[in-house]
Amino acid sequence: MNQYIPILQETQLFEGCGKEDIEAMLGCLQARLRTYKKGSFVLRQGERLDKIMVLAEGKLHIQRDDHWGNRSIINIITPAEMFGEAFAAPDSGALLNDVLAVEDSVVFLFDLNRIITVCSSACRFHSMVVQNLFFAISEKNRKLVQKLGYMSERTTRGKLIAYLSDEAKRKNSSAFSIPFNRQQLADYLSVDRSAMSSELCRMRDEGLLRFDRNRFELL
Amino acid sequence: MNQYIPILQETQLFEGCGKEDIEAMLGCLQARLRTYKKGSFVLRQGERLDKIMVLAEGKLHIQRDDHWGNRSIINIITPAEMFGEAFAAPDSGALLNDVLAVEDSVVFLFDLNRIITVCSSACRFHSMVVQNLFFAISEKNRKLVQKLGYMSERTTRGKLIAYLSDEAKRKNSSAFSIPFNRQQLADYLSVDRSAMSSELCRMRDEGLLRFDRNRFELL
DNA sequence: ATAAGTCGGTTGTTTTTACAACAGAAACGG
DNA sequence: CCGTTTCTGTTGTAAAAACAACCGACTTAT
Repeated sequence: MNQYIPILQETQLFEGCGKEDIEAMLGCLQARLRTYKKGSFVLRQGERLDKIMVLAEGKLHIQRDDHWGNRSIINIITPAEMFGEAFAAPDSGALLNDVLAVEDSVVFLFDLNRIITVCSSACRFHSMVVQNLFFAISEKNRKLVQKLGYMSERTTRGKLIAYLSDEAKRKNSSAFSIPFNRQQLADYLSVDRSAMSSELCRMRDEGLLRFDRNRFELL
Repeated sequence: MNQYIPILQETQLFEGCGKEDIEAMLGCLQARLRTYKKGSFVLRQGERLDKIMVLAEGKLHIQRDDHWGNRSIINIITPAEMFGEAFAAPDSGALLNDVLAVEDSVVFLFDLNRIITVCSSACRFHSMVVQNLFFAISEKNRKLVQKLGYMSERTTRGKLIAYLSDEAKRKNSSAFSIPFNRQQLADYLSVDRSAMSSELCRMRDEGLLRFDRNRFELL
């Protein structure tokens, strides 16, 4: 287990903790390690979960099958990423997606109750882990709310305006760069790239904004 | 402040706590009470926050203005609802939305650090509040992820299939009721009601599903 | 230097959606 | 029971988006 401590140091959950502290906490948090062969399921739709999971090695797909069997990939998990944290709470209900190992993989399991029930002062960093967990899920929450705000606009233009307005607010300037190229932005907003590209140019022609590559200016 | 303890009992944050326990914790959590006149802002876009807020009385609108001044209402807060929790973490950045009191309102403010830094065993229920906070934000997270899953489908049919498939999974049956009427479902999925209605009927005619009012069966 | 690949913009066609307007069925209140 | 309101489905039209295909500018590797 100790061989993966450097990986754990890179996770949000153990941010700010030293190697020795993590090593000490592993026992206190009742960490478990599981290995999965390529092609096997880490979690199945319908299961219940009370663990927070961290990928130590390998690669996972979070994927969903609809009622008629059509599959789509929701997310790709790479080492040091945490998953399952939103479903570990007691009344979370059953999982709605599968988690599949697409490479031979190794996963850490942390018991949620062990984490949020702070133990005696034996491990100094335990309360930091609680905070890290809260911050991580809170950050995820913010990102989800923002994206949902953009996606709930009906038109491509509406989505672009919502997204670009937020970026301008975040950067506190009407001129700013975005971390996406066109295809990535289109994927993020769930629209067609070429349609989005046309819409951007139409907005430019109407004098709403200027842009060059990934640099934008709202007018 | 004590007059609002019954309201706090109804909140997710203090679920499972008795009146006396809440009263005891108010001091330990450094709770503050603020009043806002109708029409005044509780929070402004661009501000930073380190408090978790609970509406004790009145009504709030969470609203956004885009770069060109178009306003839209994101959410309506009613008494006993918590808000701001996702932005209270240290590196959350500035708020992107305004929170406006649309009635004379009273708001509880709880210092986040006071909550997640568990104090001495003086208040027995403090750790329960930490857990409640985690469960609340984790539940919100699940709901957001699910909705985002539906909304990221490009077509109305795709959104319906994603939503209805999840409901069937949750109810563990291909026949189930949904908690929405047509207009509410359309609003939830961010599509036009009549277009959605037509699409549902088309899917029915293709033999994908059956429905009657808010009762559905996937085939 | 050239060939291959990436990126962003453009165009035309087809599909899908929004919108508006209406009609029948069900629910409700007096 | 009747009139009113709410809910749902239907239709036609206009608007918007998806899709596919292509182009030129630029980058990168050999």
